[in-house]
Amino acid sequence: MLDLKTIREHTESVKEGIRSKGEDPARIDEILTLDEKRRQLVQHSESLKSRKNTVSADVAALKAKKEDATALIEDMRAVADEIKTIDTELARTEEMLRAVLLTIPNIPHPSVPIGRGPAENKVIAEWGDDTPTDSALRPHWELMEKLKIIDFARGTKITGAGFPVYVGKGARLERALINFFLDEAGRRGYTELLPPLMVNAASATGTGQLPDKEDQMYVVTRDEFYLVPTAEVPVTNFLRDEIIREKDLPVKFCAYTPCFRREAGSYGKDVRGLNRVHQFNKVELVRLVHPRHSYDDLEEMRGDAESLLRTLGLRYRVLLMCTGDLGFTQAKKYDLEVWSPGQQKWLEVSSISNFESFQARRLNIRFRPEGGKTEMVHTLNGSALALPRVMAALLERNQTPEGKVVVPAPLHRYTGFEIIG
RNA sequence: GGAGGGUUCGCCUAAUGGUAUGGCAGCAGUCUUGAAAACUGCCGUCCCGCAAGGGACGUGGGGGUUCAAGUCCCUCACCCUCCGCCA
Repeated sequence: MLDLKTIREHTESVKEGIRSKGEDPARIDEILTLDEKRRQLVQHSESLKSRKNTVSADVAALKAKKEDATALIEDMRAVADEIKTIDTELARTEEMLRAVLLTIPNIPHPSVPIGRGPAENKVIAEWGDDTPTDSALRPHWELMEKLKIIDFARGTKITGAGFPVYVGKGARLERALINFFLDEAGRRGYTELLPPLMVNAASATGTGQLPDKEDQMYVVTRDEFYLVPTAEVPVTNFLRDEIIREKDLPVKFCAYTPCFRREAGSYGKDVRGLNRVHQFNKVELVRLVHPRHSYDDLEEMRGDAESLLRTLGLRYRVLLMCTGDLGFTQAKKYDLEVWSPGQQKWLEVSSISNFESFQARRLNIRFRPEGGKTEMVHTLNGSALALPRVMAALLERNQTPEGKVVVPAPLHRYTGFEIIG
């Protein structure tokens, strides 16, 4: 949610930002009209209330002296009615205003390249090298089937397509990666949370999944809960409606959760093996920071995620996403893509974003500067990392000609074995 | 799922339907070589304003009765106790 004051005072640049995301800025005018109306109603209502409060105090004083107050009370009856009418109109106006505001996307940071889609994202860094081309290089789905470490067929039987079962050393390797990622985040100062896997509507609205991304989440209708599509939702909501002391900033959280995604509308595209599944594991980083240096934090978080890929020895590249490829809530975003040698293509394993105050305003998370007025924090998050595609790349890159898989050395203490097969 | 009790500032606590009290903690200051103590001020949120200041809201959420609601009524959420069920 954007700041009304900003919309009011910098209307043109806000519109420009929305246009650069490929959306229609017309609703901004609608907001300005509603806001104007709202402010008039507030002013009118508050002045009547002020009068009412004064007179009510007079009534109390008269009654205390056992004197007659019926004339005042008669007057106030009409005023009370008028206030009720205005407040009803005000509530309606504010509701409409909020409804429109919730559909306005965040505006991009000036450093974000203008563009319409994936083709205009910029590759800004690459690390590692390709494995030697080998005609026998198998994609991960062949390896996992041969080694019996990930079972899609039985997952489909138990639940449905896209719900893999990790088996034996596969399960152990998955758990090793989770623990490795969490330990690294802990070393870098992130406090670990193990949050609920279902959230209520208020939480999903706070981080921007509702109202318009509802069809991407699994819904428990009976209790009105949503299965988390990412740990970002419960973790960022941890401090919802709270005011943080400035000296407690920055707040840094990491969390492992399974993530549940319906992936509606993506059937048939890149869904082979672990490329796209409905339930997967992920370790997420979240920061709540002082607005002054949130872009430094963004770079730091990118470093946090990159170091994991380096330690695992996986080839990857960093993309700076263009305006058209930014999500609804994001002001600036990097994607990390790992190289899949068995498929000969790049796979997204991390997305690191700065939301500035956009989420904080929805979530009402503020801090109090030394001796000043409360201010919205900036929120950031980043995957470090999403596991399935890391698993895919890791299996493919470390396979032997016989179809075994060598476990990277940094994981040995977590797996307890060095080779699969 | 059933019955009962509860929710007031970060914590504790007061308020015959008459406009939210006091303490602790915290922050700033006075005093002090320093600290403690003592004392003074600040100490829920928001809006308008450069400021001085002014105003509104605020007793778990929402609604109602009333000139006026922490207080009365309805409703929802959460917490506690007991019963039932249960890993």
